[in-house]
Amino acid sequence: MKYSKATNYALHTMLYFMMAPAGKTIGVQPLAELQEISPTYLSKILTKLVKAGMIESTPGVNGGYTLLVPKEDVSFLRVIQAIEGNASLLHCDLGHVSAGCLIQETMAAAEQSMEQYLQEKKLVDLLQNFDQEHPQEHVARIMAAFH
Amino acid sequence: MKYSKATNYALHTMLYFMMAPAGKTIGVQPLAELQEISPTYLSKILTKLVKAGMIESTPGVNGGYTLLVPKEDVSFLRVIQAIEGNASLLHCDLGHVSAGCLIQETMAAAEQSMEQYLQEKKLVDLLQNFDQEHPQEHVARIMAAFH
DNA sequence: GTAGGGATACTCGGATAATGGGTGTCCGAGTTGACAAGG
DNA sequence: CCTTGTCAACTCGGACACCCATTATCCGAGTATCCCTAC
Repeated sequence: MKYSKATNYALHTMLYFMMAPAGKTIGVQPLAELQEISPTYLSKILTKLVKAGMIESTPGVNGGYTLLVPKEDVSFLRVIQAIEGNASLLHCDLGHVSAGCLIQETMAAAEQSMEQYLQEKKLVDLLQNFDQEHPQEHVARIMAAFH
Repeated sequence: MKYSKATNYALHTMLYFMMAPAGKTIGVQPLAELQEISPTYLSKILTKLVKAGMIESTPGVNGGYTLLVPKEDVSFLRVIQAIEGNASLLHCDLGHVSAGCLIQETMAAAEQSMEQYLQEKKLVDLLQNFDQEHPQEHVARIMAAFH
C-alpha cells in the first residue's frame, strides 16, 4: 500500500505555491526543474489539480498556473484526493450472505481516522520555519520562478 | 492508493480462525471454497501469515493451518503488515538540500494515526453479534470445515 | 502380529504467465503576447 | 497611426510505450497418515 509518486509531486508543487505571493503565476518548466522531473509528465498531474479547482491555468505567452484558493484552504487531503481519487482503501466483493462486510467497515473507519488528520493539516503550516531551515539561495531560486 | 486483494483474503481467513475453537486445524481447500478463490493462490498468502508467526502449518494427511497465537493478539495491523510489509506510505526521494522532507514527515504522522487505530482493533471484536446477523446454516458450514 | 511398502491427502516453493496501473514520452492543437511590416 | 501577419512561448489532450506489482496457475517435492500385504 503506497501513494503514487504523482501524489508526492503534487504535494511539492502545491507547497511551492504556498511560498509565492498570491496571484503570481509559474510555468510548468520551472516547476519541473525544481523537482527534476519531466515537464510533460508534471503537466498531466497539474491538470488534475486544475480539475479539482485548486489552481488555474492560463495559456499563451507568460502563461502558467496560479493558485485559485486561499492558502489556508489547501489541506493535504484535498491534494491527495485530487490525484488518487476518493476510492476506499479496501473493497470487499466476497459473497457475504446477509449484512455487509465487517472487515470493510472497519477498514473504512481506519481510513477515516487518517483522512481527518490529513484534512486538518494544511500545507501552509509547513512553512513556519522554512526560511530558517533552508539556505537563502534555495528560497530565492523558488521565488524567482514566479512572475 | 489501495490495499491488495491478498490483504482482504488474509483478513477474512484470520476471521475464520477467530470463529473456530482454539487448536483446531483447517485445510487450504475449505478456506478457498469459503472465499471462492484458488487454493494454490491462497496458500501463498497463508505462507506469509506463517512467516509472521500467526499461524502454523502441518503437512501430511489431516494437515492444514492452525492458529498459533491468542485470539486477542490478532489485530488488523498485524495481519495487514504481514501481507503488505511495513513500508511507509510515501517516500520522498527528491533532492532536499538540507533537512528532511516535511511532506514525508507529515504523511508518516498521518499513517501512524491510522496504524494506531488498526492496532487497537482486534479481529475477534467483529464476532460480537455475528451469530445474530448471519444465518445459522452459514455459521455451521464454517465450523464444520475445521477438524 | 508386526514390519515394510505403497497410496493418499495434504503443504511448500519455484517457475511462469496475464493483467492492470503507474510513469513517462511524443506530438499535434489551441491560445496568447510581442514584434515587425505594410497601408 | 493602425492593422495585419508572423513568430515564439506557453498549456492541453490524446495516443502510445515501458516497467513493475498484483494476481493468479501449474507442477514437482516433501511429509505425514492410513491401509494392505508379506513374513
